[in-house]
Order: sequence, then C-alpha cells, then structure tokens
Amino acid sequence: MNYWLIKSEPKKYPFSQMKADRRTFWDGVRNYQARNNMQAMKKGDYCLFYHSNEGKEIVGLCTVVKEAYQDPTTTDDKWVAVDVAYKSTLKHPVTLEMMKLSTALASMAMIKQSRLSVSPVTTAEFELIMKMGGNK
DNA sequence: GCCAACGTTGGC
DNA sequence: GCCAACGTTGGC
Repeated sequence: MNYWLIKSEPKKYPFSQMKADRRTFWDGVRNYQARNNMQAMKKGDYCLFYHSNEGKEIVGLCTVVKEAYQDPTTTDDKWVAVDVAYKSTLKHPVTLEMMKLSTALASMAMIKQSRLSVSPVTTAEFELIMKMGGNK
C-alpha cells in the first residue's frame, strides 16, 4: 500500500467535481517524475487530493481503481493516465500553511518540489494528515 | 499579476 | 554534452 498526493487547480477540476463524478481518469500529466509516480501506483493506493493555486489545501481522499495505461488524450506512448475514485472528504482541509508549520510535514515531496503534480506521501505523513483532517 | 523554481529545448 | 533561453507551474 502506497500513498500519493495529486494536485488539481479548482478551476480546472475541483474536488467537488470529483465527488460528483465518483470516478475519473487522471490524465494530461506531462512531467516525467509525475509520470513515474503514476506508473508506480497500485490499485487500492490512496491519493490525497490537493487544490493548488486556489485553496492550497488537501481537501479529500481518492483511491486508485485502475493502474497506469496509455493517456487517452495523446497518442504519444510516453504518457499515462490512471483512474481514481472518490473516497472521502476531509472534515477539515489541511492547508499548505499547516503543513509548512508542521515539522513532520514540512519535508513532504510536494512542499520541497511544489511544481510536481503527482508526488509520493509516506505512511507517517499520510496518517498525520488524516488526523489533522479529522478523519481516521 | 509578479516572480522564483524548475523542466525542456535547441544551438553550439 | 553543456548551457542559455524559454515556457510552465504555483505560491505570494
């Protein structure tokens, strides 16, 4: 079981949309590091859903339901997509500010490398975020 | 809206 | 293969 953090701009695809859709395909990633992370995703892995630009907070949780496959938005076989399903919404969003203030979270991959759209999350980080978010 | 960080591209 | 120029992302 691995944990990940996926980013989306609320303008492009907000978590409320994810919840309404129940399931969506995560595509359009054009960054090798993010791509490599997506290829490492396994069915059942958890993904934290982060709102970049607006909100700047982790708002909810998804699960991987389909592992990496050819990105349907391009014919270039370098790029992949995964399918994720809505799992739950955090009672209290965990903001970027909170993560920076937490010594345990300040070293997260997404903070150190803010431009990476798909980044790994450790078990300890994941559990702490769930705790801060008011979810078990 | 600006700018820093960083990835990619292309000329040499 | 190096590095300058450029584009994109995301925090502020």
